[in-house]
Amino acid sequence: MPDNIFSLPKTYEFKDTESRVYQDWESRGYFKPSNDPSYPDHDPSKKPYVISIPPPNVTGELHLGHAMFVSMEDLMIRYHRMRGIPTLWVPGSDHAGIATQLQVEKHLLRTEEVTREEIGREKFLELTWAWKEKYGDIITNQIRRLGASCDWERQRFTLDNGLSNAVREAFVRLYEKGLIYRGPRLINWSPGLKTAVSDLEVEYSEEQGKLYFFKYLISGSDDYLPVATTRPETILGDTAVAVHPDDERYKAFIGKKALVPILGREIPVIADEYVDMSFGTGSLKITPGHDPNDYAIGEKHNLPIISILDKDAKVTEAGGPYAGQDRLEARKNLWKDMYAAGLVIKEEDYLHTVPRSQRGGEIIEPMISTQWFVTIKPLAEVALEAVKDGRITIIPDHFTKVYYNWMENIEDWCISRQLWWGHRIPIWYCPDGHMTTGREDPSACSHCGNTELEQDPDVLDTWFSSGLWPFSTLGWPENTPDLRYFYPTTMMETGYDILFFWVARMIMMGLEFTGQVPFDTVYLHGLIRDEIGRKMSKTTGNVIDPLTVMDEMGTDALRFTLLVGSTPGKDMNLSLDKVRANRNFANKLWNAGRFVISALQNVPADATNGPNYTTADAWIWARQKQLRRSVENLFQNHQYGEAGRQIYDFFWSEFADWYLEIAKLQIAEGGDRAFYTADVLVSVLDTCLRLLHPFTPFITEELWGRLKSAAVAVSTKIGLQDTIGGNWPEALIIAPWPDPLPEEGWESRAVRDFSKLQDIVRAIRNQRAEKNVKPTVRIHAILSTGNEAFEDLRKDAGVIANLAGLDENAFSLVASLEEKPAGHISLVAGGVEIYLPLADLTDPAEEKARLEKSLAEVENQIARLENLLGSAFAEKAPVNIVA
RNA sequence: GGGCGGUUAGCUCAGCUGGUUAGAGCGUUGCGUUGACAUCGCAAAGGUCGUUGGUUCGAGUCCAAUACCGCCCACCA
Repeated sequence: MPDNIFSLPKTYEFKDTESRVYQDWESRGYFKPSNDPSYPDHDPSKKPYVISIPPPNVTGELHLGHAMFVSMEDLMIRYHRMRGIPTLWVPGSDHAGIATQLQVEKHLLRTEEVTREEIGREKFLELTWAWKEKYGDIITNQIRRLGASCDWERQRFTLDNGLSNAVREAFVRLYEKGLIYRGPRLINWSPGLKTAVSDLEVEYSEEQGKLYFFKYLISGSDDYLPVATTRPETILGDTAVAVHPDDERYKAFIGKKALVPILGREIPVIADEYVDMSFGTGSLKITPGHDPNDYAIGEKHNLPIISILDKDAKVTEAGGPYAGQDRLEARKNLWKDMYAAGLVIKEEDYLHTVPRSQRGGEIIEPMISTQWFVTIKPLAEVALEAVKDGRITIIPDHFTKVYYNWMENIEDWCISRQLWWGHRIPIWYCPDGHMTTGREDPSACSHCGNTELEQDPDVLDTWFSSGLWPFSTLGWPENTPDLRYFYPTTMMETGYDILFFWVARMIMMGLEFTGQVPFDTVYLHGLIRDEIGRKMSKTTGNVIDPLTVMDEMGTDALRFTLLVGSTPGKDMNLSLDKVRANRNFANKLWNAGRFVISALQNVPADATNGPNYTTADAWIWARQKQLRRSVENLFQNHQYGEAGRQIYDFFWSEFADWYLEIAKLQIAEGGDRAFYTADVLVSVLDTCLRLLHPFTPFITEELWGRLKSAAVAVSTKIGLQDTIGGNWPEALIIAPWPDPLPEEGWESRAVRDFSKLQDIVRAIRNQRAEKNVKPTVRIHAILSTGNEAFEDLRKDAGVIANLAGLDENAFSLVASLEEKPAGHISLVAGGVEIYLPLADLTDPAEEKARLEKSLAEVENQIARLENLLGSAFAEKAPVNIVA
């Protein structure tokens, strides 16, 4: 058969379709905002819907986390676009300091066997930019494949000129305001990466270690304080031993001097309530240089700080004989020497938490280092308020508490990183140690005028620039038309795992620099795990590659799975079975569409008489209306998954399973019946495609285009009911959204009538199956309807007969029956008595059981009704429920 | 230590402001391919909704307690 307008290919070729459809959308400019502020006809009063993409790592490769947020945000964008709202989705990528630098370093080492130190900063940055140019498009092209309808002409990169300018402005403003300071503090040092990292970049893992007990000798006596530690090497940096002031055992030692093992340094025994008398030995060694708690105690007691580890985590000169040894090596050697010196008491197995780098996995070393910090409390207070007073809504709600908790206990943010790839800190030092900053690079020291300036070698934390993302991408600090119109943005959709890293910082920085919240809603999705709930990781080997999934089953199937399988804030386990099921759904869509389109060639272009609808027509129309109301309600509440599920169910188990089957009969009747049936078919299919478009954009666009062509070829009067606006739009992506229609009185009646019909058909099918009547065999039946329902059911007798496999010639429908026909089994369904001539095939015992079961059901129902009448139910329950 | 989430069919999970008989996918059983679809259809089996108590005419849904699993934050040597 030729591939004409009424004949679709048997299978949906998603690969060809996806790239063709995407290119078409993009080239026609559908991704651009409909009310662009740079155009003369711009209407500033139309409120836009704006999302800034969570910028992926520029050298990254697509994983399911990307697939998740792209699907979700694209759904939101497409929905609003179809509602006629000017939408903007700003794409871009992040330079991702550490991640990218590591990747390039690894590459250099592998290919040219050089380190970054060997080639120098300038050359290294040059190579990294080249790397970015080469690989930077990979991720954005992969995001395109997912169907992302973002405005690519507004694509940004955190290191591009505009955004670098924004970073400079932000830094200078904070500095001038006194909210940025530099100083030696105890920070988290990553010896492998050789940079400081923020508190958030440290993860704690519970590990089996040892607790080492040893003697702290008291100077000038034979007494000692027993002390326990998990890290003996830090003994080298001890500057005090602390006991609880009320501890009777050790009171006498307070104020005396203790001797650091091996080194023999004298350090004071101090009293501090921080010490827990009941834990360990009850006395605590204090290493302010390498432990956050000890640092705090050290500050309080004015203790000196000794750094015993350098940037490679090797022991410094302060470690005497152990200088130059690695931290673990020193631990072993020191302990051995202490053992020899008789200072060891014992070792015990001990489960403790070890700080590890989120990136490299190596042990993080707390140490004293001079770094840049943001005084965060003033920013946090404002950001806290914005959520508390409802200017920002977090979905799901329970993350609001998590946000509060973090904001209320926030610590200053270490923003300097000892890396090269990133925004270099805009501070210059003169030989006298003065610091100069500025929006332009200074030529002389602002304090002494010295022109010998040297810029701080460090760069800013990647999240410093991402924190500006919602407004820097729109042109800030310039007051651009985009910034004026699109800012504040509407929706921040991202994973809950970066609530603190990113979302919280955008809120703080947005409020600080623009005086406005950067977005009004935060929607947090969950993480994607494998099908048994494990985190996906390369080492476990359970990673599902979205690209492979798309290749095998299509983008729509993957999107639908991610969107419908997820609930806000909850992790989802992804299994390929689910994707497969949704690929089957796409197939179902295609075939149903194929049927509707091919059916169109057999219908007249117009009706000769006014509208005349069947029970099935009224039913599917009513259900379609109900669906639209429900979907709208769910969308308003951000329950996209449930909305998708309902559309899926409606399409498959109502439209395809029932209406399509009946439509075949109605079209075969020809004439007006065929015309009106086609009208309903096309209208309902059209509605479904529109509702599904945000979920599965490709197949719906493709099918809709074909449906439109076929419908238009037949008649201008088919398929243009209600909202749809009177004529076919140019493309589905910009077609009007099926708005909810007000409920009308006839709807519930139509649904009830049809479900009666379904009950009857199901009951007969059930008996046929039980009695093993071949599907092709048409059987006789008598339906006794009662007077009331008789006329209604008579209209649908043909439908019942066809769907239930009854012989139309030997099938009788009567209002009442004098006596029960012999040799028939009887059923009751949909308020109708049904007699089927299947008694011969019936085992009496089975039949008895069946009847008893149905009797029990009837009794149950009577009991319920009686209960209803007698109880307070009728009095207290609302009328619509009672009815 | 503080906080949060989960516990529903064999498996993986939905179930919104409490409302008739608790759903889906996969799996299982039986039957079935002359034009929408075997990536399918028809029929079916399968659940004391973790446990206990409470509120209510009515609880998977709300409240309290409890058990188990998971996550986040803090980080007592």
